[in-house]
Amino acid sequence: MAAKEEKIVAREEKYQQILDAAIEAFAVSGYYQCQVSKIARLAGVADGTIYLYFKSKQDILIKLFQERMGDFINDIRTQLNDSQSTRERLRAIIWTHFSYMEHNRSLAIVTQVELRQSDPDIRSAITGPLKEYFKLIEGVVTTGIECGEVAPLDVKAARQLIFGALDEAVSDWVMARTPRSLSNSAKPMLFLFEGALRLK
Amino acid sequence: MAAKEEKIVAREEKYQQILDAAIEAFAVSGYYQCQVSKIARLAGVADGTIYLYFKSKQDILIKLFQERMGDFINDIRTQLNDSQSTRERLRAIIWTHFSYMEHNRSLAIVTQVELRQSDPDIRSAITGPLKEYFKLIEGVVTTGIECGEVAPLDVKAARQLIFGALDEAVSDWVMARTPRSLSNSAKPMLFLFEGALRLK
Amino acid sequence: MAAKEEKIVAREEKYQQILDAAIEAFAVSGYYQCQVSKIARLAGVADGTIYLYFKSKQDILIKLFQERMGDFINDIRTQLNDSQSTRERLRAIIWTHFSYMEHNRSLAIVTQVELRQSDPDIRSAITGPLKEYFKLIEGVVTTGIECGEVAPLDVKAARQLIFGALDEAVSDWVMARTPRSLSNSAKPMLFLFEGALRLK
Amino acid sequence: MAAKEEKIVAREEKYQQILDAAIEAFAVSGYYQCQVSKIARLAGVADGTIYLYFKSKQDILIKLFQERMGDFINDIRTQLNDSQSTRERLRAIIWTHFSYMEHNRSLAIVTQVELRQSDPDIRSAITGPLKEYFKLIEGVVTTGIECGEVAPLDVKAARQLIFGALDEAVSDWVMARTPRSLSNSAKPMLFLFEGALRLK
DNA sequence: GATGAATGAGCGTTCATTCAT
DNA sequence: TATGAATGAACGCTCATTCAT
Repeated sequence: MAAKEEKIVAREEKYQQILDAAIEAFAVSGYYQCQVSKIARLAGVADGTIYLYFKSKQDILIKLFQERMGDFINDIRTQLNDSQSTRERLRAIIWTHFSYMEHNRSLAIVTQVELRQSDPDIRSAITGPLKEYFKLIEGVVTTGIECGEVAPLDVKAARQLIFGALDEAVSDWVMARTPRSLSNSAKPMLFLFEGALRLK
Repeated sequence: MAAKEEKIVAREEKYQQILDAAIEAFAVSGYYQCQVSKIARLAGVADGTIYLYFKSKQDILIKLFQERMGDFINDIRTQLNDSQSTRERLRAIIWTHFSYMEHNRSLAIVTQVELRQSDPDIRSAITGPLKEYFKLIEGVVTTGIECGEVAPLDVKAARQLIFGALDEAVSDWVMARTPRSLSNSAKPMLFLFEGALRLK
Repeated sequence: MAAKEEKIVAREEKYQQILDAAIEAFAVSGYYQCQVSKIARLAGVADGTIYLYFKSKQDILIKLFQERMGDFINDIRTQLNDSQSTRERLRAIIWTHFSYMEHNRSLAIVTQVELRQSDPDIRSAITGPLKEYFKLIEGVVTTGIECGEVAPLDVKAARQLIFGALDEAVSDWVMARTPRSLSNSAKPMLFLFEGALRLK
Repeated sequence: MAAKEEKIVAREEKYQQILDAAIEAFAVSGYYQCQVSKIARLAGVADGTIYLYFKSKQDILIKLFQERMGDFINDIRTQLNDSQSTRERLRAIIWTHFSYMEHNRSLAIVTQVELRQSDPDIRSAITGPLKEYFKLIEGVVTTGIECGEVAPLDVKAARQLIFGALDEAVSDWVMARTPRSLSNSAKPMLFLFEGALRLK
């Protein structure tokens, strides 16, 4: 029994190991340019081993988004639950978004580059976690309006502004040769958001 | 001489024809999924002909950004020159951005999907026109601060917010199955920008 | 116009060239063991060229049977039309079967080896021409019975006997290291068929 | 000692178990299309276990022919020994051939499909048992001629006719979606053989 | 200049076989 | 002996690019 449990643990470990390797590889070359054999080499396994854990190359990308974006969104959700005011919630979103990406630079790169895939199968797999994030942001704005902390305004536009700004900041940081810390951008970003939402 | 000129015009026409075909093709399948032969078919030329006008498939993508983004930025610049206040300038940016993309949906799709390529050659070619746009936006903010119309704030963050929000709105519109008009988003977006910049 | 016609001729030529190469290659290694690149090498074309003429490796095998078995059956049919008695018809079948296979040894090998494929797609493609051949043989027997030249007997069994015997003779000849002429077997085979059918 | 014997019995049992599984698996998918893991699953053992009993996948096919064709030929031989006349011997061959294949449909399928492999190693392994069967048939014919029961004729051709006809009948039966009983074909086949050999 | 048939490098995936447990 | 996870060679097929016409 203990042995079986160990095996499952070992399996999970190798699964994550391949996923990590895939993130690195995709970050460097992009999804289409990256060969499966490169992921395998990075993960320290044989090419064939990949297919014991994933259905296909595409499946790796999809699982990658589902798992890691899922983690990210859970982080955000946890932080939001601990926040009492709209200002605190905005700060939580900005801060978690930036620090998560900062600590997962390769994932951030993959996110920036592959988030907008034209391939329908990939897109629909990505859409799920992303929409959840959108809902969280829109929830913060809506709640803010209901509490009177936020001026009545177009919630969808506000969400586009918040996510777009954060995403663009990450994009800038990712593309920069010698990136300064992302976290430094948190304060000025919060200042802008407060203004945009007319936060009281 | 007239004959030669005609030839050059004909050449330019076919060049644009291929570029248009490429935009459509890339919009449908994405850069990597789209075969050169598909572009050729759409353009009504033979596969080989493409290579009389472009060095490579990658070159098509690069030229596409340089040419069409160039047009786009010129549009913006023209509109900005006719604007007297920061509010008008913001409105000009929003409106031109949205209406340009709305009238060039396929280009918008390509922009959203392929703008963030990991391939270094492509990236650096894209970066050029994009940076110019960034400078225009930052110029508007800086001027606004100097005139006292805009509160003193982090200009880079403001640019990230403005471009990111516009980009995200276009992204939403592009990905939507049955997109409502982008232009409708202009007003609420302006309202948010005004607040973010504490526009007087 | 003449140029276009030439092109079609050239295309047809290369098509047959690849088919011939495939027959040789399949005969040597068998369908599954034979790589597409081997066919290409034998045909003197690049691997990719194969796919300008055939949908897939499987398509080559299918087309091979349809074309060459089609030729074979047409040969048989022509010979049968020129025959006046059941004895002459039997002789025509035996002689044409043997001489065709003798002159197309590699095709004969492929026929022996791949005729009985388990793959359903391949099987159904093969079944067509083969069933036609069966019908021809059964027609000869039935006509013979109707004319009173052949004793009343189970037509299907007779066809199994005739085709089976011919096929087995070819099989023997194909597998033999130093095969004697197949045609030499024609006369004793005819003698056996005459007895089996109680030919008058 | 008893324990050791039991082990050997157990070993033999598992060996046959794998062989039976291989027959089923090969019959369904054909040799090349069938994965070793499928045989293992059918046999209820692990993939690796197969290699404790067989050198390779090819070895399974070879052993399969040697063992099961050996059984088959022993059956024939026994039946022939109990027969007194050529007619009885022919009947014994037909009946044993048909009933053996009818009771071992999967083996029959494998025989029909894989009997004629182009791979030299496989071929030479198959040739052994097959040649023995050929000799038995030729022995019956030769004896018949010597007894004056059979007309003087080409013994090899007669063997090709007899084996070819039986093989083709089995082939027809095997390929049929809803096969009628093979045994029903025995009588008409005997009638044809009697005529072919001018049996008195 | 224009064509499109031909090229062949490149890659995702499979599966027979091995070997540490 | 038995396992089954891991291996990696092998191969069918694609498609950007070339070049003879």
